[in-house]
Amino acid sequence: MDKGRSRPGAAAATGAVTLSVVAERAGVSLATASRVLHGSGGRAVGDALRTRVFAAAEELRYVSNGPAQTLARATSSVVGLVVHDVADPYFSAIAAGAMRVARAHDLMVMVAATFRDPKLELEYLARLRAQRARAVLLAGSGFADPQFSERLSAEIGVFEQQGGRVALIGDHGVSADTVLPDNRGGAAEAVRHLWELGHRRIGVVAGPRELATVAQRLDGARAALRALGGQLPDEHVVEADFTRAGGRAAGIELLHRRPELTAILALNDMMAAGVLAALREDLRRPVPAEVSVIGFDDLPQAADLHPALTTVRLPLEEIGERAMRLILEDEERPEPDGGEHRNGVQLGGTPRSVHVPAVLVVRASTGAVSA
Amino acid sequence: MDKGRSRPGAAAATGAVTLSVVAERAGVSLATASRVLHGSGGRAVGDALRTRVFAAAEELRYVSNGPAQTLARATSSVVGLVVHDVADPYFSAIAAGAMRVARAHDLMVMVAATFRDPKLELEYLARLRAQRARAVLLAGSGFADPQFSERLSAEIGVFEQQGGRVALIGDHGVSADTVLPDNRGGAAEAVRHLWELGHRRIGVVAGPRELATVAQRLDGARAALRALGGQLPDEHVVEADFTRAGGRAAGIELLHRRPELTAILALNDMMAAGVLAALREDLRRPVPAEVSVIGFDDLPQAADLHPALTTVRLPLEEIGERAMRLILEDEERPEPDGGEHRNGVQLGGTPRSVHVPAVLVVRASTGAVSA
DNA sequence: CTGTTAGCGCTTTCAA
DNA sequence: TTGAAAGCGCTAACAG
Repeated sequence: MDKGRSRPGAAAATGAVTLSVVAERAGVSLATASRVLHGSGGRAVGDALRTRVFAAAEELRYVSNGPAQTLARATSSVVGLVVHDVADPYFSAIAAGAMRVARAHDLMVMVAATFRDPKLELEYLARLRAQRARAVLLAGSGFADPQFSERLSAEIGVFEQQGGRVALIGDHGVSADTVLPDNRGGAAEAVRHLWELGHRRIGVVAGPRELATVAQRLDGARAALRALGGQLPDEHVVEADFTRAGGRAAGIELLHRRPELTAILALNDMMAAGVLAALREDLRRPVPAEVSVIGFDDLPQAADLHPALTTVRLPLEEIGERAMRLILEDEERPEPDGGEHRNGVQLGGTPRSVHVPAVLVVRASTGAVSA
Repeated sequence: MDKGRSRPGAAAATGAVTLSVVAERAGVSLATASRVLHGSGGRAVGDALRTRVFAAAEELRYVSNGPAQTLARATSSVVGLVVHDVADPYFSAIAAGAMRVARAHDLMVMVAATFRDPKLELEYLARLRAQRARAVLLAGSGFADPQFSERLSAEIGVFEQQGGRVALIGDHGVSADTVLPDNRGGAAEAVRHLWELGHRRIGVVAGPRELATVAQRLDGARAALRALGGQLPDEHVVEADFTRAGGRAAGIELLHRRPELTAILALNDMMAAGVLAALREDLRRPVPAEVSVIGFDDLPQAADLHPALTTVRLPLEEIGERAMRLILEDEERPEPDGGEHRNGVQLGGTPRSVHVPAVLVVRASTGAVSA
């Protein structure tokens, strides 16, 4: 147990201030130091020693070695958050909500961006498992690919078996705790709004159909239109990147192909911004006088678009919060009495799902059909 | 060394797949398994064993225990990123750039949001140190508070002493590697642009002056105006939150107080969006016919504002990238021969700084003064 | 209430 | 090449 004779391992003797240095300085045992500094209960340890330990720790600017703690405790204080792209306002809003909750639980957050690459999603999940993240939140939209879903399922399975919790936002085609934004219902509402304004020839500017979010919104729009007695032929749908640029290109193409359309539903606000730009700068068609535009998400900037965007609001920050709470708190979990146990971890409890409604926000980009 | 008899510590016997399980399955020693799976050089270990180890690892879905690895190696594969607010596009753009670089280095990123609370900045820095982050990037603007700077300096000092690298974005009043956006020069350019358009009565909508970014931009504007023969009296400056709402309120107040102003410089695009909203919805003054508005940052949404915002562009993603490269790569470091060493860590090498120019982007929100 | 001690899972000498 | 074994810094029985 003598110091200064280290060989294997790494740093040491270098002056790293470890718990035992603190203990020594305070004249107490390692265990005592550990108890006062990280003692879970707060119980035990007399005042005299406690004070000395705190003092020593303070002087030495001691901070515990997180990895060592994680190793010893077999539980970490970090959670993972996997998104498609942090610079995308949709995800950064979700991230903000999720991080707020993590902060309330005193947890650090590891953020990973997949740039919509399913492979990376799997890879990051594994790395988060390697880091012993206590929980991970998959915020990206799922991919409509059964083979991928299966691998995701497997990866989630081993993560949970290892004691980690997983929550998803949106349908990923796997069974786990999920927060489900009402994509279908929201799109249906958007369509109904247009219909009531007299629009009958409606086009849709969509993102890649592999994204579950896109598929659901498209589905909701189509179903609603049909229920209303209208229809959404395939030529009325143009698919492009789920971005502003994609929206602009798709908007141009759509109106080029079907100039008679009187309204366009963009499947997210970024695309809607692109459609508005196309209408204004490329096509020179007044909105909403000649064509109405409606978006989805209600990003903060939607109200600043010109004209102010009518859209379907999703409470993004709240969605992030709910999802994080799902894995960090157990309030919403049904009684776990029936669940099987294995390795001390409850498995197979019915996955919970939280439904989040979407609400229509009418602004200035939609109007009654004129011609 | 016999298994299945654990007592202290934690998980084990539970079926956790550890390196030694893999080794056993492959019929090799722990050391060998470690070498093939994480061997730095790639050297050593015969083909036969190597293959068996890989196979075993695959079957067992083994992933190494990151914390254990970090503990043993005394170096981690995570970097920290401290921002004010992930939902703020300014920071999410920086974060995107930084994360791209981290990804290229195969590092995970821990993101912390301080919500502009200096205390939290210090706290997170300590926690990142506790997590043994290999480097941390402080992306928040500095605070003009010498006492805080001193504490920050100290915290950064111990972090570096521990072997970590630190980089800052913007002036934090401490000596460390820094990426410096040209706030002063950018603001000066903005003012010159307005001046050339004939504006002489210019107002400024500012964020909190404690933020170094705000102070610098304000400074640059004032200096430029003076150099031009004009001036910026205190009553022409209104301070508010560095947000859209703050901009809206400040815009209203400013024009209420000085209706004769013909141009407003908002110290960031979010505030500019608020000013435009105020002008359009509250004050009903046409832009740029009656008053010109210019922003700062050139967020992606600036072009979609109405009218399209003239602003000063900062290459945010690039800034994030440069900063991360500063701490992850050593390309830009001057020859380190003169630096003092301590604990094997180079200390006191002249901090590097990277200057990033700001460029004026003229769009539709500024015009020649009319009256 | 406090100290001893056996690990947590992995890396890295040192010897073979 | 390969293996044995000594830690890395901390936690948590277990005894006192």
